[in-house]
Amino acid sequence: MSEGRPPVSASPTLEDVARAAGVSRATVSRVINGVRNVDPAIQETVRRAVADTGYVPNRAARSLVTRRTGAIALIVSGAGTDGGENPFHNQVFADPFFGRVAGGVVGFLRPRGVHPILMFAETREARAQVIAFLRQGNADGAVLVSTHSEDPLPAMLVEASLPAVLFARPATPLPISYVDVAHRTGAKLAADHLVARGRRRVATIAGPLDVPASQDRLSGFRDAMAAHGFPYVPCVEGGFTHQSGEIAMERLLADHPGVDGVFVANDLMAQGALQVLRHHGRRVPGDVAVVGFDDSSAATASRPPLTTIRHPVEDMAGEMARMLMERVDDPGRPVTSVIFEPSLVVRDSS
Amino acid sequence: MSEGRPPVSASPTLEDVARAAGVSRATVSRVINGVRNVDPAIQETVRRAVADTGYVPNRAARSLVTRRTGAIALIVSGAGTDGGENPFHNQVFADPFFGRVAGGVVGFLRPRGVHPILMFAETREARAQVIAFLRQGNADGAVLVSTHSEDPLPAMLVEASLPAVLFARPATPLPISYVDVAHRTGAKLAADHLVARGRRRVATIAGPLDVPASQDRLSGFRDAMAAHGFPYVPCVEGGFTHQSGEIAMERLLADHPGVDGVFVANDLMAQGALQVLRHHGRRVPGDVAVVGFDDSSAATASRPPLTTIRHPVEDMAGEMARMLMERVDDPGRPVTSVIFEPSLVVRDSS
DNA sequence: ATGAAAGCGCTAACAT
DNA sequence: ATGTTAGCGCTTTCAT
Repeated sequence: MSEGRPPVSASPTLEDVARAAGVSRATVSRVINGVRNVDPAIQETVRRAVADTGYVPNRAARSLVTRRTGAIALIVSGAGTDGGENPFHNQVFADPFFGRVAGGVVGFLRPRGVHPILMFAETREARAQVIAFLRQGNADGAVLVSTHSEDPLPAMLVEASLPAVLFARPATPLPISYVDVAHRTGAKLAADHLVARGRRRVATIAGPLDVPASQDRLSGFRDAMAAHGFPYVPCVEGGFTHQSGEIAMERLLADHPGVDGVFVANDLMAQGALQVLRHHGRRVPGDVAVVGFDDSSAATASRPPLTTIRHPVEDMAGEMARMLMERVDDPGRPVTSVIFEPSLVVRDSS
Repeated sequence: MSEGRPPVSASPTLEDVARAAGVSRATVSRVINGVRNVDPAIQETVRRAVADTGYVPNRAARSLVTRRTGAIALIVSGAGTDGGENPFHNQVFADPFFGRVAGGVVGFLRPRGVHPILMFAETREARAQVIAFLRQGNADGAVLVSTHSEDPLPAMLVEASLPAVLFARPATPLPISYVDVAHRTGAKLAADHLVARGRRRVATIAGPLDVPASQDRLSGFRDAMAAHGFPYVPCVEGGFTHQSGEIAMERLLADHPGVDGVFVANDLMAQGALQVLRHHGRRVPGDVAVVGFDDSSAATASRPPLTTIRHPVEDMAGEMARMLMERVDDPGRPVTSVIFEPSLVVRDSS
């Protein structure tokens, strides 16, 4: 029995691998980091030693010298309910949408060994913490998805010149990168579809008009309808919630009883609209055709299942992560935005 | 202009603070870490120096010596769709439930300066990565929420003796801590409520019977009904999805047309059941009373809004985080579990 | 192409 | 009660 053997539990260090391979720490470091100028034979030896010892780099040590953490912040910047012991008891993060974004982000990052740190920025204090966290270099950058339009965090990120990418164009123009979907194109798909289905008295339920996405969906829809010869499209503003969809549909029905087609700015509101229509004895799609937006889980849960405009959320989130890493690697890069094309998913509601 | 001034951008180190306060690094470290044996006057001086310099500890450096990271893994161990470039395009994380768990976890951790790293463990490879990540000490422990009953990750965590706490009791007994809700009590609340509402032909739609939660809800419901003098309760097994709820309700209606009350093991299925009932012309709650479970967003989105059993998900998640940190601080602690009491939320479906 | 050695910022003996 | 010092594991000049 050799007695010098270190305990198995302690994970091996570079030093251990170097000894096993009969080379120096520096050489091992080079092959691990893929730096050229290493003899292929030695590379092979080192690789075997790494495998034998089960070596894995210590992130803290590496981070200390490289000033890179291999982590990014995944920030959900929600509408804030200040105060209270536990500020998360609101449903801020209870939207399935965030899960899809998270999935897309992880899908890109994980193969690259980068990990997302989940953060919520719903209060002034929380935002300050997030900024401090990033400034300290505890994460290399941030991807951000906001739930409301007056979110001050994007501006704070720019101000602190921290690498960041947004999901969706900010309400106020800002020198910051983002991914988004072509809302106007999506709205046009809905308009074309409704017209193709023979609808002539078409209305729309818009999202909150202070958010750019809602504005674009509305104006895109109106423009497309106008191009089809319907210059006037009645509109009721909703709040993206199920209930606001119900209320809006009631209003629409009261003001325009003859309506035979509705474009609703998101699926949740469309689901509400569907219920109101049924309640009023209107058959869908027989009497009224309905088209939603997002292709969320609400679209398939609705009765009838909802024809809707599909957001490639996961792809967009993956691209957002890619753009961030690009920026982290080269902070000098110009700000860019990538716009994704939506598609029409036809189900039974139209 | 003094020329020796360091660039403002470089964040100050312990050394800088020590110099500013006229003490040694060690002393500064002591006051920052709240170690006693420091003269109050000096403490004050140091604190001021910290404030003046804007010092914040470097996590990597600290982590390197303490072997603690100040981060934990928040693992979603989902049903796996192996293969494919992007394994997250399934709806694994698109359940609002996970958002609530995340909120509860962050609510506890954030005030303590601990950050959750979001990880998915949906494939064999991903699970191996998660284990490796933890073994390397890149996180101090893990909280885990599984989406299916045969998840091998809990056993792997135990095997590697990594600090971990589960959300929900594992299907196979395992020496691991967890939080859970008293499913049987919740089911009893539903039974008592239905009986109090005068229902005499009560049935139930269960969840998948290989998961402990479903079993407990079913047996708890049956026992409670038996105590009320209803020894036989028809049951159809569902899969916790909206659609499986529809199918189950169809079956129930076909086999037991006289049913006047249904306890459904989760809200999503209950929502589906509601639609089927309406489709068959049964009034809810007039003809059939329905009680769900979870108090998820589906409960309020349903028409009529669902009477349901409320899970204190955020509190449970917070407790899960607390238990983990306790274990991280003292790995010797015995395994424990904490069971939360559910409550009945009466809405319009019963 | 490889090795020696310095040092990233911090904590924790150990010494005083 | 405070200071001195030795690393934690890694990358990266700088020699060779």
